[in-house]
Amino acid sequence: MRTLDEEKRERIGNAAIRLINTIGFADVSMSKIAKKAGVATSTIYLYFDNKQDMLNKLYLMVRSDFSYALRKGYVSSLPVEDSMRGIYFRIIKYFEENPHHSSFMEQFASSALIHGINREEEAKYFHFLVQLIDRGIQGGLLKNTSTSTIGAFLFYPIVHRIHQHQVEGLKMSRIEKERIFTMMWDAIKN
Amino acid sequence: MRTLDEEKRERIGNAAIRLINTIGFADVSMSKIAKKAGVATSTIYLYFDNKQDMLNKLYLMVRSDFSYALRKGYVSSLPVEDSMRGIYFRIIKYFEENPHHSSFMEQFASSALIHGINREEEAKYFHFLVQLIDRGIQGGLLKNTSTSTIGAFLFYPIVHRIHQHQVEGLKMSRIEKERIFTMMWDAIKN
Amino acid sequence: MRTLDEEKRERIGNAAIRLINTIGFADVSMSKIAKKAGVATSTIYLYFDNKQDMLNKLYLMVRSDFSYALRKGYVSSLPVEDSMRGIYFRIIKYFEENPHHSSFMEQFASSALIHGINREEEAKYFHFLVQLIDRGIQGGLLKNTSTSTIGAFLFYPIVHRIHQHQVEGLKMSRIEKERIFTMMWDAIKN
Amino acid sequence: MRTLDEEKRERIGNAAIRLINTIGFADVSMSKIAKKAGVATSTIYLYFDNKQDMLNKLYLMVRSDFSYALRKGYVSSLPVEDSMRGIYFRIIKYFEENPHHSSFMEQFASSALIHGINREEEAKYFHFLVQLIDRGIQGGLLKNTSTSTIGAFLFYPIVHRIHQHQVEGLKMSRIEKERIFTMMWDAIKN
DNA sequence: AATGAATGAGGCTTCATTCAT
DNA sequence: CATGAATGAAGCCTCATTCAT
Repeated sequence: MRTLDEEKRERIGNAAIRLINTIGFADVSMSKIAKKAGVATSTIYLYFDNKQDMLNKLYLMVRSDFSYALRKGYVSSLPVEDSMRGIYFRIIKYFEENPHHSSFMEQFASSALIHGINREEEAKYFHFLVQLIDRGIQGGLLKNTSTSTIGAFLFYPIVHRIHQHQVEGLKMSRIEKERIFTMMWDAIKN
Repeated sequence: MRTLDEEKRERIGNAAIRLINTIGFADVSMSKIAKKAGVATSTIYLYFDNKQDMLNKLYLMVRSDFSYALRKGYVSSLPVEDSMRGIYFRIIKYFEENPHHSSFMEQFASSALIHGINREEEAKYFHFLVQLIDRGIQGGLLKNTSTSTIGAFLFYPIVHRIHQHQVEGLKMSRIEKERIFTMMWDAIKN
Repeated sequence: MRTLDEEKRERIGNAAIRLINTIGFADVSMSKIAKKAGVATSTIYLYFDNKQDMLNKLYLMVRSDFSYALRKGYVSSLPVEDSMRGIYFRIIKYFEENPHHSSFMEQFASSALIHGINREEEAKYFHFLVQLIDRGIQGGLLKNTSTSTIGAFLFYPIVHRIHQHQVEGLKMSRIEKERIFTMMWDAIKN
Repeated sequence: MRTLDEEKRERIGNAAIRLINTIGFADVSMSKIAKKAGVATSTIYLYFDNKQDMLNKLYLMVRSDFSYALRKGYVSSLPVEDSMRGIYFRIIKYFEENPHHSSFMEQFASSALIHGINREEEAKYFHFLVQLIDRGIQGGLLKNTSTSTIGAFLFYPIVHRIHQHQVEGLKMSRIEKERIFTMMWDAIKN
């Protein structure tokens, strides 16, 4: 019973995420999600309180999934640069392997829907990264600026470029990935 | 008869943009826009063909406005670094002065709505920037990578940080702006 | 001035009639009529009180036009059969020359719009025909039944067949016209 | 869950047909139909795809019902005249018992709405009649003309007269029915 | 006389959610 | 647990008509 439950919840969630990326937030309806998930519309309400609740939960699920993927293999004893490098390439890996999730995160984050999302719970997921960056700044390895700013350079340029490639149906070469890492590192290193 | 009123068209457009930023794309309706603009719903249809047409036109308007603001004062004879610096600070200025526009652009770009937007027309707006970056690469001043990648470092980190500040109701200090410029420059310079 | 007026009124009327036949009563709007007639929507209201008034007037206009065409050349001194024959072929001629009018009459008559039409005024148009039929009955030439019944045989079969031909884009042969006249005459003659 | 209710589908259909006869095609709206049927407007969409689909289905339903009523009791071994007589009186019976259906058929057929109706499927309903008429022509009993022409005399005069009576709130006498049958028969017989 | 902008009402349809099975 | 029928609210858009020029 338990298994069946969770499998169905996931099917609904995946249907929702895929639909949002395909036709956009504004055009996604509960009935379309239900049809794509192969369940009755009202069944969704057994797993989620309502539409807003569902979207919020999906977002947090994806965020958690994403942060888990970044943290995987992270060893706090490694040198900062090696750790940053690992995270950087895990970002790429995740976005390449989960294009739907990445696009969903982007749409959700930039939509006005994040209202009501528990931002503190969100922050928790990336706490390990905050600590790593702080260690780098404290050790004089990274420029002395806010964590957020370092994070902005770590994330946004590469994420944007991957997204561009995906939209155009291209794959990013290993060389370009390395080149962007170098640029990012030049930006944040002292 | 009365003549079609450009002031009214603008009022409708502004109402739409503000609403989108306030309540999000998905929840904006023509009637809400009309109410905020102080016109009848049907009046909107005298100025725009339909909702999609309206959003597209608004997006292109804002993009054009934005690119115009960036280009303003740009002199192609100046050294590349000075020009980049000028553009960088005009980005900040624009986003600080037009928070609604910036947020609208972001939401629109990341939503599934860009379908049907003439991407080539869009590219035209930023042609001067592409040329500037190419000049920098050709002259050996900038790293030898794609224009898009350079652009990604020029735009995204700072835009994201400004957005963060705006959401939190803070103003970014001159020092941080300079610091982020340095980081950006470290990233792209050879 | 007078001329210009009437010419425009007719342009509007023709546009309306054609549109109704093309897209049907339910989908005809004042603005579509105006566009087809090449005038402003509000201009229609200078010539007609409102939509209903316009349709009624058009109907009566067409009816009058039709009855005039049937009466044309009618000489009360001629034998009944010759007169009937003349009318029968003028019906055909009119419907062939004015397919839009015929279709409009049919749609209008069978729609619920005839409510409010002055049926007595309508009857007036066809008074000469009533008299002719009565004469035929009185003289023992025609079967002793109601005028309406005689009229029904005179009109409906041939009109329906012409309509069928028009829908299928065909022309009715002289032979078939004669054959149907014979059938009609067999039906009504004593 | 509750199962889709055929009784309700019929209630909606009847409400639509009655309304069309009362206020006309052009003025019938889904909300008026819903109100008359005692359901929510949106409920109609559980039973029909959209308005056009509904009207088409109603038309085909009525046509089928009508043709079934005419065919009922038809025995192909009977003499042609007897069969024609039977059909003629079943036409009258049907139109007297189902005044709404008859008026609906007429309005629908003459409106521009028949677009999209499968005319071949429609023809199928009346195939037995075509065969009967052909038999009469072949046997030399009926005049040698097209089936459509024979059909036009069989249907239109009597249908029109019944309609006239209904509009005026009168009943047609047995004598007049017989008289019109005689006229019809005189028209088509050899 | 003629125009086209403006509008409130209403059109068709879909939505999120609840109900009854 | 799961379903799909049912609904009132709301969506986008068009309409007939009037207003201001």
